[in-house]
Amino acid sequence: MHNNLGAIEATADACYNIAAVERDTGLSKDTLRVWERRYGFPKPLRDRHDERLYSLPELEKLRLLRLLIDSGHRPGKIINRSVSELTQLLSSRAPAQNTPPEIQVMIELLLRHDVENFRNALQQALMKQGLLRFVSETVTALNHWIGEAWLAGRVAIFDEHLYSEHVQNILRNAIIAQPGRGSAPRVLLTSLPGEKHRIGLLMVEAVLAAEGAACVALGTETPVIDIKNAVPAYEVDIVALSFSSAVTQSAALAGLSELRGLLPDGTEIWGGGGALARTRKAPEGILLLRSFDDMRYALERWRVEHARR
Amino acid sequence: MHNNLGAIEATADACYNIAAVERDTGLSKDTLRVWERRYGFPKPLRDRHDERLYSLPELEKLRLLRLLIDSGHRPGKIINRSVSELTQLLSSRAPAQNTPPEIQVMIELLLRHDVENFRNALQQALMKQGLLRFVSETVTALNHWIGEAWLAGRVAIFDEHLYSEHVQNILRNAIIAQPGRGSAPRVLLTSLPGEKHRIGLLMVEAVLAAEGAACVALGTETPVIDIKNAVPAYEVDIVALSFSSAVTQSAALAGLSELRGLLPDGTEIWGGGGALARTRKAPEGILLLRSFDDMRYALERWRVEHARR
DNA sequence: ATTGTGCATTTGTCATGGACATTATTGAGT
DNA sequence: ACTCAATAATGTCCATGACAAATGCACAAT
Repeated sequence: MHNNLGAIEATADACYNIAAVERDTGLSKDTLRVWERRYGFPKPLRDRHDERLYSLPELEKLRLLRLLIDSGHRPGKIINRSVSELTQLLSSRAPAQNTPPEIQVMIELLLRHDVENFRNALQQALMKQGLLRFVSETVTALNHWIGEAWLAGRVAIFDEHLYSEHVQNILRNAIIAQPGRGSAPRVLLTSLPGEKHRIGLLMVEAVLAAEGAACVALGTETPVIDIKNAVPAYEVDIVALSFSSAVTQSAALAGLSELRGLLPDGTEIWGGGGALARTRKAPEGILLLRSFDDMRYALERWRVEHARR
Repeated sequence: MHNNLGAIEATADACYNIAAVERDTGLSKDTLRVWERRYGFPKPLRDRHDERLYSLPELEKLRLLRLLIDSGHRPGKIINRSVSELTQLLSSRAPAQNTPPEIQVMIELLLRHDVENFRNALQQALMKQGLLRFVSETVTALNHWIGEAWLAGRVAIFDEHLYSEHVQNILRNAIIAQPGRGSAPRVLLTSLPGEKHRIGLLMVEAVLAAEGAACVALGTETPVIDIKNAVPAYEVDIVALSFSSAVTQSAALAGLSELRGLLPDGTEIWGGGGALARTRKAPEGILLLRSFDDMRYALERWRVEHARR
């Protein structure tokens, strides 16, 4: 489909079509074409129908560029540098700041691909700290470090995937193990389309479960309309949305406002996560949560307000 | 961003731009534009810069069309029918075949949005049947039913999301609870970009864990190159990929072949899932698994072949 | 009755180049 | 130092044409 299996080519590795490159780099087709037009890179070969065929080195350089752009560089400044220069740029980023030793140990294990002991270390931290502290300290710190290291190219994608899977396992396990069914308020938890990070969501669920709220977790990427429909179906009091730093602040705020317009006034909307960390003023009718403590206060407030009846 | 908050419009609901519609319907921008050109639907309003503004009814009809096309209808035949006709088409699909009573009970609970009891029913089934039978019977049947019902529009997206989350919780919990660390072979588990369904992957992981294999689970959507890099890093013997029916058979086979070309001969590649169910002949060097029993045999075979050393 | 083959039609993806929205950067004015 | 406007950069959208890939159909062969 997107490569010429069996066809003998002058350059055997020029075999990625534009759709494959979009998938593997996260750069849209439009962006790929406009870069070629403006900056002259990438300059893929063409097949007999004039369709682009990217080579493996091009694809790798594009992935490097993507990383650098995500960490703040501008395309025009770096797109025509050599791969070795780009690699150097990546590694010259500021190293991680002071990380507590327990975190350091876990990171070591992850980088050594020592799956079993990494899992054990997580589990032990959870046991030692309890769910609330585990989430608000250990997982938060790990997330932060992994995000940094990913931008700096120190961890591979698959390391990050593995990390995510294991933290999910631990958190989901801990959530199930919470005593009691959870009572008021009922909170619907999800993210909007485009936001794929599940860990933030699970962290919120863990804290809410620990505080005895009833969670309805819908996973990631629920379209706004479906959230609207889910609210009456599950009779929830609060909709909580998570936005990682992968989304822009404006996109997050627009999504929140759109949802606010669709939900009844009695339903609260809470938003939190990296994308909203620097937001000063919340849109009308939205509660911004900048920390897990914020969330616990908000929960407390809700319960006080709805106690008398 | 994608809606005109505050701006007063003749039709207040014409506020979705093409990117928002792409996200919420899964239809590509190219497809949306070409439908408009060829069939005259959708016919969005334009903003002052001639950019498309889709209305809510259009968006809803597009989602309906998407459902029908996924279940086998052709765009040209149905695109100009009315919403009520389309709804009728959906509901006139073949009803679910004979479902065992326990499954029926769970479905009832899910449709009634009775989160707690649904969870309990799953947990009880797991206890009663053990992990292997729970996966190969109950979860398989539920998946099948939910997939059907989703196509037929009998369950909402949020129901499906909730289902997925709960089954994930149960399976991940069960996997962690497996005794022992797992020994040879080491199996890397993931899916290719575009394949977002996690449950199939977790089912495989559960079965492998129950059989005592060591799993390295990377979650969904790992680019092929990253799989290639992960194989030596985690020293895996086998790469197992899952393809749900949401992917086309040809895309699945192309992905498998591409991966085969990148991995050393000593590393086995296993593929399974709905997309490959009807595939007769596996590509060279790929092992197709059509059932969980197939997988257990394959595991057995691998262990026999690698026993002497 | 089922399976295979070739042809016609349908449908989605890709290409081009221009326009402009959005986001960052720069520079001037409190 | 901070805010705000002007400027530059970057990405998204548009129209239209072309064609690859998927599907359906008619007919032959098992």
